[in-house]
Amino acid sequence: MSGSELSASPQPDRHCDPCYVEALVDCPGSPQVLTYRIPTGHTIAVGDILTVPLGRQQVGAIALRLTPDLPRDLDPGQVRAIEAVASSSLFPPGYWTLLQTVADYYHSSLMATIRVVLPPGLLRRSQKRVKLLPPQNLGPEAPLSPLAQQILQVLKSSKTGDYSWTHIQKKIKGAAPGLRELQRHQRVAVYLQTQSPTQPKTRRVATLIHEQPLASSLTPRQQEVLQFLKQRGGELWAVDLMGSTHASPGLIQTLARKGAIALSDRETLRLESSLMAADHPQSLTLHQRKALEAIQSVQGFGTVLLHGVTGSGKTEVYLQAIAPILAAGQSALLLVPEIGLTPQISDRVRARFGQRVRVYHSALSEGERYDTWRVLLQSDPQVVVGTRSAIFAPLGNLGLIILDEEHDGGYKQESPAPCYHARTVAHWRAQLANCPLILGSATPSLESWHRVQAAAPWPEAAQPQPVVPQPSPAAPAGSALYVRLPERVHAQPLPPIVLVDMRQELQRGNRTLLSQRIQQGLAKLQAEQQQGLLFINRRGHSTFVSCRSCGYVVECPNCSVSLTYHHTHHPSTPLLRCHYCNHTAPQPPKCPSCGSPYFRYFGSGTQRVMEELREQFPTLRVLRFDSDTTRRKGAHRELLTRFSQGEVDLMVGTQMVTKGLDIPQVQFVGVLAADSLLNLSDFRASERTMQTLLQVAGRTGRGTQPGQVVIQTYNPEHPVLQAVKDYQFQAFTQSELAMRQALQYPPYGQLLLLKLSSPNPVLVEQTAQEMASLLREMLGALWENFALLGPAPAQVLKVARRFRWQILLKLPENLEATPLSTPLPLDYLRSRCPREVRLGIDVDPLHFG
DNA sequence: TGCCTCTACGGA
DNA sequence: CCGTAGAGGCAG
Repeated sequence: MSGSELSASPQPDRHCDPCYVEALVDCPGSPQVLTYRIPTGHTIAVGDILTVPLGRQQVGAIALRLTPDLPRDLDPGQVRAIEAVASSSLFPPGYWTLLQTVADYYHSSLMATIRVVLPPGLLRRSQKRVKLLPPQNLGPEAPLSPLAQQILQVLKSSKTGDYSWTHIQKKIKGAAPGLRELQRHQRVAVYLQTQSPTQPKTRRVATLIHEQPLASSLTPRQQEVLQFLKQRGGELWAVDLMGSTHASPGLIQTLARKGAIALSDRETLRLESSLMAADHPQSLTLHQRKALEAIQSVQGFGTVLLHGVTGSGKTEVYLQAIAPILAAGQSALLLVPEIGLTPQISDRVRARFGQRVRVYHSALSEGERYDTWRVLLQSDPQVVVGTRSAIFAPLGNLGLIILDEEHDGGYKQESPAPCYHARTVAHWRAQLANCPLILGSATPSLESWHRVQAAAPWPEAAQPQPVVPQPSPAAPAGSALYVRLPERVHAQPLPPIVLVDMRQELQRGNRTLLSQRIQQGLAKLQAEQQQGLLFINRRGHSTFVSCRSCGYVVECPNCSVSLTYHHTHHPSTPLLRCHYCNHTAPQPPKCPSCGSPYFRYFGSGTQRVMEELREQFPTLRVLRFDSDTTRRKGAHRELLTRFSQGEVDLMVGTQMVTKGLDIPQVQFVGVLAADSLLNLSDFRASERTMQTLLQVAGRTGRGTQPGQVVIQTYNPEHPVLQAVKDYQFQAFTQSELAMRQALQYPPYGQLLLLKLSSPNPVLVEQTAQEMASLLREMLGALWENFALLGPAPAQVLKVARRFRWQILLKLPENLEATPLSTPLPLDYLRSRCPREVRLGIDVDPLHFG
């Protein structure tokens, strides 16, 4: 299927209205496009979300093409009528081309792509449900089998006596005959429930019509309510009117009946919003001005890599780049890698652009996402701030795309398929919209670095020179520019970085988690009323718990990893938690293997650090900032506000604290274990360590004082740490690129990861071997020097009771973001895959676990 | 994916 | 003989 088949404009009418619709059906089975009859009187447009019958269920579908006649080979008797139109006109023109490109490149189906992109809850399928019937008094009740009684028990346990059939089947194995029996005895009813898709939300409005309706007189109380309505401008939400006047719903109804007011339903939008004090464009530094000029020199599609050190004022450049786009009647997209960063940035964008700013990310509720989606479809210029999924925001008139922190792994979707990278999609989207794409970062990814290097090569053997184009002439379409912001906004120096050798610390007899250097730093914080950050790469308390006498380690029953020790609200009941499947179990009081009550706690996480801090610095006000403490909706914002308002001295956190925090009072940053970043068996470990450490270092020294960074390590000689210490980003990048080139790793070659998983450990391995040999044969004919690595068990073999194997393909050319994707015989491979084995593919994978 | 049908097997 | 479990096929 090609993108052109999905043209968004309806087919030209012949003499009759189209009677049939070809619809993309939401079922993972094979024939995805099926033909349905349109009942007379219904109007359907291409792109509408439909509910259609499939087998004996109702499923979601999308109208692809309207046609007046059936294909020859289809018997009209076979064709069923669509059930309902769930939602219409949800896609801007030209959007399908983008979706098709994503589906093709990531070897995913169009339907899977739509499912990832669309606000959830629109493609509902029907559900088989079982409902308890009231007992009938027709003589003695027939005796029931134990199985049937078991089902009754389950049904009776719910207030409504109503459960989905899948739920019952999960609770009771082999429940089917029991259900049949209950149906025979008329004890239960089985029915199909079509869940209504997400709908616009409406509220009742009361509108004043006649103050003194002629036909009937009003009671004093009724007049009172009418007067209130009049004072408030003659129109109020019915709820508010009742609330303010203490009027009953009946009174309101009477007023409506007498013709004094009209009641109507009006749509309300569930949109996240906040009121911000307006701010104004700041004056730019020389470098910022040059960057802005470079961006504005791009005519049509072109990329700009904005390489600005932390605190160099990239955001201000973004905002000033967006302003003229809005003024020209176009919309802009501003992406950040993590949900935690959206409140900060959206506040700032709102302060500048007011109500034209929309927030879009997956943590919004279904209703909020649905409403935001529909607002974005309107053509007035808007700014969308969001995480990776916002790259699919249905803006019709896009004038600019910005990816902040473009190097960040948060832009890559890990599951479900398609495993897209928002940066890659952004390239296509900018091309289709013919607009500039800005990639901003203090530590650009090697991919983006390489791209601009290839486009504008540096003189050989020279340090890379910033390529700042003159404001005129305009940069040619499709160009890739590199712009640097080498200085912080007020020309503050970057904070000095100190490496602390933890081996020496041990020799000196310091066995705590905190080196002397960090302890001094914290003491100074307290003395001088400043703020600090501590970064540790792991949440929880300890990495694993081991028995002191026999060495037994508590492992997750579902995954092949040890459980992590967590404290709970009740100090007496600590928990063990699996960081892969979230399985939790209480910490056993005695070793399950030898009965010894003594355990040793290895490794350390945020909780453990908190504990040590409480012991060593009892008066220091500390806040934990990790995915455990920020799970609640709005918790991010709340914790950050507390920190920035100075209610807390020190924030202890995971990766989350490394990104985007812009708080001038932060004077101290400590990294507890740099080694946990370095020692990952992944060819990108060095790159990521560099990025993380420079990012976290950049959180300090943003005010008037330079700040201080202390990094603890057992390996201070490591070249990455040495490069970090001296801010040698470019030198590091050049040597890292050379290494990648030698090994044909990205950005020089392309990687594809085939992931197989199954509850059956033998079958996955077998299948993996089979796939590998098939692939060797088939790809050998296509490429001279492709490499097939594996099959190998995944780093963590078992996750959530599934055993995982993988095959890594290394292709010699780098085709990243090239819409012509790798010819992989994926359909064939899938057809050779047993049902029990799941086959997934990750194009341009970032993680290999 | 979910659901229905077919078939092979084991117990009464 | 029946009833059950497991595998395979199919949906307009």
